[in-house]
Amino acid sequence: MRSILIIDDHDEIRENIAEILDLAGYKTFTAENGKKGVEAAIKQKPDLIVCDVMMPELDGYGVLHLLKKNSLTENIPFIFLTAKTERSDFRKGMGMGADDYITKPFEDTELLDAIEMRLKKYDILHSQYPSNEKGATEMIDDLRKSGLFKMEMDNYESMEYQKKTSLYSEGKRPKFLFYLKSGKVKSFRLHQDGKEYITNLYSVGDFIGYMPILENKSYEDTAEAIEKSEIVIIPREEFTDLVFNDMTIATKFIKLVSQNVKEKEQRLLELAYGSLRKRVARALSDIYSKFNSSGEKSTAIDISREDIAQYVGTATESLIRTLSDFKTEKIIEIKDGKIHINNIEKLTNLPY
Amino acid sequence: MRSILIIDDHDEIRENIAEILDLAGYKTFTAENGKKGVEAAIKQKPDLIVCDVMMPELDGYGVLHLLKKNSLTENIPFIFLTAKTERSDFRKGMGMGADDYITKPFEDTELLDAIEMRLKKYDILHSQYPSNEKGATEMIDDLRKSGLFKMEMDNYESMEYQKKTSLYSEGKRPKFLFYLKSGKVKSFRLHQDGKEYITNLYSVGDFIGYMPILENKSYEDTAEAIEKSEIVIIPREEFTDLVFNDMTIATKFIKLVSQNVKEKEQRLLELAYGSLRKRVARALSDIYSKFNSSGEKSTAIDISREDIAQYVGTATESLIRTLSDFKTEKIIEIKDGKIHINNIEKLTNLPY
DNA sequence: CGATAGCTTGATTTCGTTCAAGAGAAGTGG
DNA sequence: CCACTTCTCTTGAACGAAATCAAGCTATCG
Repeated sequence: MRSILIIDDHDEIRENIAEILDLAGYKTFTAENGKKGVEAAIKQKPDLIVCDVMMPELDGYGVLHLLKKNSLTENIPFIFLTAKTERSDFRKGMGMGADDYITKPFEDTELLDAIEMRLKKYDILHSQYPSNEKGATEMIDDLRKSGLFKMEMDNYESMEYQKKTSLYSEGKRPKFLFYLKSGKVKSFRLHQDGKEYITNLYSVGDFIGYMPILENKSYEDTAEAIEKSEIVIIPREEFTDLVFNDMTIATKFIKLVSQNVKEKEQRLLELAYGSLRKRVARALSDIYSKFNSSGEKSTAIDISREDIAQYVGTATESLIRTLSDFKTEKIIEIKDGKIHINNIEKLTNLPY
Repeated sequence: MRSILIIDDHDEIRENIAEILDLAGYKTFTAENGKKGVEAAIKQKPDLIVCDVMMPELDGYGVLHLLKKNSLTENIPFIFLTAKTERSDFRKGMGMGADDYITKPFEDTELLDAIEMRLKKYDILHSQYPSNEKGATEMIDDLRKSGLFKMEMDNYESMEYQKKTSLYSEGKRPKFLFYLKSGKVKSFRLHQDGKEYITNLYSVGDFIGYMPILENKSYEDTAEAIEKSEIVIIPREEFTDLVFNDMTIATKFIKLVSQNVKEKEQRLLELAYGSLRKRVARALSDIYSKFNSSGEKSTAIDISREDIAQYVGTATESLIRTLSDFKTEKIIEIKDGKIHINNIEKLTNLPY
């Protein structure tokens, strides 16, 4: 059961709101002034706070300010109640991190709708997403399912991409966001002499190509199907409208992209000083976790040696030699050319 | 002279606003309905648009929607005028990308202030910042100077860091944003065997350590002064308050961090397949442009061979050998141990 | 003035690339 | 369906680039 804290100095209004929310199935706490409100928020850690702006002593802004300072309460959705909507008031409140503004007098449904929407959004945005490429994908996916994201996959064209056909290529301007319904896709950068370095691998459920859309720049890499894939094509505006109009989502994206920087820095470190053995080992576990995420029966890695080599950043022959070594060391097995991992721990904790 | 487009169906109000703005020194265009307003916006490309919400036929939302679709007009600051401030109205407007909301009746100064603020912000946020680390820095710096950024350097402690003292280290939680007043700083990641890989170099005027603050994660790298430096320490909240409360700034950061990903991917590509010669050449020009940005007389690169090597991702001896090669090829010169670049083009366009 | 850290060159070794070639596997077309 | 090409995978041998080890040199600092 969700709990809601109501802060208002008018007894009548406070009790009235509490009653409405009780009826709606929420657990309610009340506080009759700002100071007590802050204390209650810290103590009870409610799922949402409704707070009046105009209060003696510590007003609504003060309450919001204090709550945002405290890491325990900074993320609790916060809805302001205000009598007359003065423009500067509301802007101040939103600027300080309030999530919504409700003008008195208000309809019950108006309040309930606002609360429900905020709670829903909070759930989506505060569930932890893993730090890899999947993170963005899962988040967008959740948003989409929730209905907050207007994108409806079914409204868009779904295309079949044959193996080795490209979704987009370097230098082109991004017009679409891609959603991978089935298959596998790689994105890579080209070196002068024609060698490819694979920067990202995508599997079912991944969104592809959101970075250059966010940046509003041309593609600097090329994406290509590595097996027959079904891909949904979404106009870029649908995506940018969402990200650039909602602070919580934008915030989430800042974090996701920052994590991407870290991941790339880590890869740089390993490429600079790590032995080929280690890099191959890491690549195998990376690829494995990317492509066999959910509990699929098969433990096989099903992409070409060349692609693995290009993900590691080495020659195909060198990769194969390392694979042979791993095979004789019983860390992996090869059946029908497909790689099966026997011992993940051994793979990730190679002594040299 | 800045031009402003006023869209309102009430002749009196429209003319009145135009008059005020004319007096304030703006060039004004007017349109008496939404359709004409959109046409005028595309044709005149004003610096800002003031638009009434309630209009027959095409209302304010429609105008905003159309303008956001068009790449010519999508970035023009947009201020809504509205009679009664209905909560849902305003939220809808802000959600669609309006920059401000003004409630009728309003004071002249209120309108003028809002316009001035938006134009100022627009200037800062739409000037192009280079894609490297400097980009973030310059932006924050501009914001700070403008007064939109509350941070005032003078209010904060300024500390002296001796050579080789660290600002922060891996695993710690970020509490501050650092601003480099003088000196040079490097940030690096540690490899198992103790080798360092330098991920970023910072010089005068750079902000350091904003990424983990944005992410709200611990540091995964270590920052250390490479010469005596003066550094201003800014509490993290000052920074997060700014970024997470203003969509335009948040947007800017998404772009900046995305660019960082690209930069790192590029470095990965080179590290994977580029020859040592090329990597050293690029490192030299990178370091040169980072540390000798403004028209300083000296063309010398003044950091240790070891640090350069760690930026390239190679052994110090190997770096030095490559430097010797460049020296005999007359691409660089070495005086008193300091490296001087003779020929930047030759350095960046090495045949092999 | 000695000591220590940073810079440079030489010799040796190691790891990974490249070239070469064969064995399978998988398309392709008559 | 079979002979054909073509692509992928694999192993061998030779080569080469960069790391490592070693040692001398130079500048800097107490």
